[in-house]
Amino acid sequence: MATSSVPAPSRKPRFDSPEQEAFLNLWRTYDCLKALEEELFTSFQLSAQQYNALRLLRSVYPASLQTLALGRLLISRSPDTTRMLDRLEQRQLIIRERRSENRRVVEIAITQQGLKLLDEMASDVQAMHTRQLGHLNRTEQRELTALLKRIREPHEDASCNWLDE
Amino acid sequence: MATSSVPAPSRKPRFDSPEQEAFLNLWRTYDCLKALEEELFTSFQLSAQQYNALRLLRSVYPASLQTLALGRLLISRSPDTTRMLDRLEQRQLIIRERRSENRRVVEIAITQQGLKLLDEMASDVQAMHTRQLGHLNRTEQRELTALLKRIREPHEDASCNWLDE
DNA sequence: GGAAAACGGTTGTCTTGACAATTATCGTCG
DNA sequence: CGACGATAATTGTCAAGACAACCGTTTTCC
Repeated sequence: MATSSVPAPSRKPRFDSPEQEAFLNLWRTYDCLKALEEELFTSFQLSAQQYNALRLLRSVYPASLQTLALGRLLISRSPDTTRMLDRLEQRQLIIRERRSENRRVVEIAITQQGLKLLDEMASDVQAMHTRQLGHLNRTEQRELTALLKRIREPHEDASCNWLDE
Repeated sequence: MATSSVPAPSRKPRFDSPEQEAFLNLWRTYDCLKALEEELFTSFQLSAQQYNALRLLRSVYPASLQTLALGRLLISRSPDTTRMLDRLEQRQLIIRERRSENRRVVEIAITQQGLKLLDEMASDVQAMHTRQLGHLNRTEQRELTALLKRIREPHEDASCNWLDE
């Protein structure tokens, strides 16, 4: 297509800035690892978000979390917590209960069936994470986690307030 | 809530493994930075993928790319390249031309209007990337990029073959 | 006590992404 | 040549995400 009269093709500018390169690498890497994750989770007919919700609910079991509180704890902010929980409730992996003392709030708890599912998935999940990142040694893993936390630092107070527990 | 008769609440197991912690941190960080990106791109009525397509098309301008080739170059694999390009074509940011020697393939090229849009966005995009990652010094940025590439290494040959140009 | 604001969650709607099936064209080989 | 498979792209369909408007409930405060 390039003829001699048109401006010379701009060969391989690759990235506009080192920050862009870093970000696109981050995006690409996340996407890459996410593929492995989704492969596993869809075999259990769960989304990554749903698995995470169950994981969080297990961590407070036998207590419960309110809908919005759970939504805030999820890795990826999702404005659609309600419908995601609908699907989990249909499969009886969670139960919802409207509080009597404050009829606005709905408490979410994981069920025995939900805990059982997590147990069944446990070894596969661990194997998947090992495939994702097992080739990094402990030092590199710590380095990575530290860098990622440092990246989020100036953004945390915005919409990125993640309590990693 | 937790009473004394039920099994003790499993307090803060946080993560099941260091690999999971690293991955969830990666996910969270990506999500965090993506929010900044989307804020900017939606103000130009583009998705991040669309911007990336335009960026890639500019890098080969005035030559063109075939639909599937472009799809493979995109950061996030998208099975829906056609319809994404439909929207760009409607806004006359790209043109599509069916090859005469092989009427199966469709060549995609960025238009003057597309180039103009990228120019108009350039400084804002740079500012956004600086907000995202500008607080890392050059060493940390290189360290990050290296780590990310190392993470993708064993996966590249799978579905993650990304030519970063 | 009662209007108004704030809160917690749900629902509607529209746009994306995911996956499969289809169309159109080309290469190949009997 | 003509059937067959491979290739390139498009279309159909359905489930998820984004955003906003909308109840029902509680708090506030005059």
